[in-house]
Amino acid sequence: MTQITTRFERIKARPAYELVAEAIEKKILAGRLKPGDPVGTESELVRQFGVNRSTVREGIRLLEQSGLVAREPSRRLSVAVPHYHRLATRMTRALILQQVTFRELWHTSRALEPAAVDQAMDNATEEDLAELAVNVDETRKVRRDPAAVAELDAEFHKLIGKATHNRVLLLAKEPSGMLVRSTTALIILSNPTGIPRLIAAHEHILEALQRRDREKGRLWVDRHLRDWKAGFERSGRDLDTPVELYERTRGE
Amino acid sequence: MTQITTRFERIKARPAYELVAEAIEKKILAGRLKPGDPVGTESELVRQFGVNRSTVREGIRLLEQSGLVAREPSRRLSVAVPHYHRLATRMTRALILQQVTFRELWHTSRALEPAAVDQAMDNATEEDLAELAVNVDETRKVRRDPAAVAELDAEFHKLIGKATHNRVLLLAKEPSGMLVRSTTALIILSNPTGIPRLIAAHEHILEALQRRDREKGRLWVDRHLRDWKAGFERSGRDLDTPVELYERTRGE
DNA sequence: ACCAATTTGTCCGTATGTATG
DNA sequence: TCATACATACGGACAAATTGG
Repeated sequence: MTQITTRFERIKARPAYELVAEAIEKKILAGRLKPGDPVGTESELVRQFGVNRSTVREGIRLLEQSGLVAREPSRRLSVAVPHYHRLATRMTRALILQQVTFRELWHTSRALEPAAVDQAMDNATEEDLAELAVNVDETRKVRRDPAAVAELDAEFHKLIGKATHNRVLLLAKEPSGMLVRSTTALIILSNPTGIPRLIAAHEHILEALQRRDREKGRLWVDRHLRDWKAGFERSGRDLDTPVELYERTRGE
Repeated sequence: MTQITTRFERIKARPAYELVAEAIEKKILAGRLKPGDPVGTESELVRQFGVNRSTVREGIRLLEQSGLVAREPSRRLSVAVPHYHRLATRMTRALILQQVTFRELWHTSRALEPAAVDQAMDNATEEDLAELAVNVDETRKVRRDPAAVAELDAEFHKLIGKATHNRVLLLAKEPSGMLVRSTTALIILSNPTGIPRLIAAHEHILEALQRRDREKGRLWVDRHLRDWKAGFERSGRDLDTPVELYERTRGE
């Protein structure tokens, strides 16, 4: 009996709000709506799609989340270029939920960080270097404040990423970067004695970039990463336990 | 006058539907709602948040898109683990919209692919190797069909990623992997003479993995990547033009 | 296999605050 | 300043699907 019914494919009646979202998305990806273009008012979309206002709104929410459309200050809806950070946040959450281990994070950083410094060797502008110099300076100043150091360390690595001027690499690095940030904070807070070595490494990496000294850069990124792993192990954690998310405690 | 008013921070009145989404999201990320758990019915959420059902529904759409919650076959809403592919698709779209260049993609692959093979050296199981062997075999069989080869090449690299058993690396690789797939398809279709070299490289990489021969693996990934770049250049394209999305023509 | 309750998807109308001209 | 347009939010309604007796 059931065998006969299975001769037909399951009919997937998709909700109207999904279809609305998909229709708009396709128009954007096909290039018929470019970043900055207005998507139209809700009432217009209601007329065009022939569905209710609520349905249109639900469809818009789907797109809004992926960053494909965004609200202008005027609240009008326009096509946007999805920003990395938003996407990376989603990915990082996925990784946390999957309970990825420090070991996985370690091996990935081992590939990405040296690659980033290497790319920055070629592409870093004077402005990039200046920003890094400011960051290193700041870090030196707050060296007694572990939380601040952790914060600035994360920024340092983010600036390196920016200095690569490679958007693909930047996006690949971002999710693991957010986990690295969490982990580094935990390491530094549980044992601040590694801070001088961290600062020294940043200094040397910056110097290497300034002199376009590829060898030196590679060497110090290597040391920096090894210190990071050693710090993690010294904090008594196991390499194969899931990485935790260190949330900065802020208001709200 | 305006100076006085600026003594207060801008009050950011966030829409209710965003707050709904955030509240649920936080509960999930805090671990108080685990994957598989029911989120509750819309009416329940209406009662708990004290907002209208439309508002709740809009909030749900936000979460739904990010993959944090999903509808079961019964249409009930439950907590889900965001799947890579979904997220990677979003990211890839972002990269396309940003018009990233082949050069950026190239330098990123240059870091990620060798790292993946290296990790696979340590972590590939017999099953992983068997899957790769099947893939290489298939590729040999369809060597006269460029489109099929491109398809199987993409699968080969995906299998390598799987064999690393490193979820962080896997996620980092995925977005660029999708762009690589597009580009490879274009290269192969415009000039199929490179196919034998591609197959040979796959064979050698597989062999290296089987023998856990790290050196050989590195060597052949290197050659494979260089061939890829050479193929791109030979196709007459410029390294600094934006990567195009090669859409497989399918129904709908 | 049938029925009653629940739930989702969709629609309608309306009120309110805000941005724009 | 005023009027208009728009996004946000609310209340109520109904059909179809699903669940649980």
